Amino acid sequence: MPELPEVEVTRLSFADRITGATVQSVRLGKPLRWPVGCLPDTLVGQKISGVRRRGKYLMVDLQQGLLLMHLGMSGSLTFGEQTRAMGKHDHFDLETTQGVLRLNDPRRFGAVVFAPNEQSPQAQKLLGKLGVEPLGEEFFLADFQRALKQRKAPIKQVLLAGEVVVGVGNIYASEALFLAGIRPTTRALRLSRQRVERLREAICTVLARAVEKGGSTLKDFSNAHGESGYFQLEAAVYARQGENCRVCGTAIRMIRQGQRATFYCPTCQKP
DNA sequence: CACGGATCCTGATGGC
DNA sequence: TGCCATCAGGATCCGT
Repeated sequence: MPELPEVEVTRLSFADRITGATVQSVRLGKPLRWPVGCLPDTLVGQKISGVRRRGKYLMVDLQQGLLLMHLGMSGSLTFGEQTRAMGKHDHFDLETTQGVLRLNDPRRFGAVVFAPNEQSPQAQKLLGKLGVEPLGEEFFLADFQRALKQRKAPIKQVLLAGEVVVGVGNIYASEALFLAGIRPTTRALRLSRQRVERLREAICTVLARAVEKGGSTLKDFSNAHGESGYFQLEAAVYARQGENCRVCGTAIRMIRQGQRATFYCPTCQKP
């Protein structure tokens, strides 16, 4: 469920506080999606120089290498003075001189992977095929349109795949397509330049707004349990099947695309 | 290469 | 402490 906005909000919540810290120990719970790929000793003693994000991956930069962290669908990170023992769903602790970074992930679709550097096979296996950052400086219309022209699949599934543009998960894919007035089933290559531009704008708008909302609830981040932001967003179509479109009143529809639920307004969104 | 289906896991939910 | 089936979702893997 963490899509790009929640990952970014998570990053902002601890990046400054962990930067400059030295790793003191590593604790592991149950296996995650992949093995960490290094011995704890590799990490101990290393200084953390910063935390970046690429798509839905967090990158914890170390003196020698980096940790790639993914929250999967049910993961959350906390950072603080951790005194509690690891719980049932805590699967990774990075104890540092400035606090403990802890990954909690009931469904264990998440991952923590060590890579010696960003260009290494370990890192490129995860980052190599990722599309452009939608909130970055380089989400250009021309590139976006060129990429979509090569995709015959329905636009919703192209967005979800993350190879053209990263960070748009199941919820925001439906929301962005609603905002752009595009039917999710429309094949990517059939979108006109104007509609691609509307979609580009919609993706930026929806994601940026979600980061802001997440940020506004971030103040309670440490008190609450890490569920930030977007649950409070008022969805236009997501999970609203049968309810009235907020714009035109038509009943919102739910369909299934590639085993994923998709929601749209049959009136506002044109094929 | 691009596409689509299967797959990993477990908490929540609903039917009986 | 009711039991069971179904669902949700990100991203990879694999067959076509």
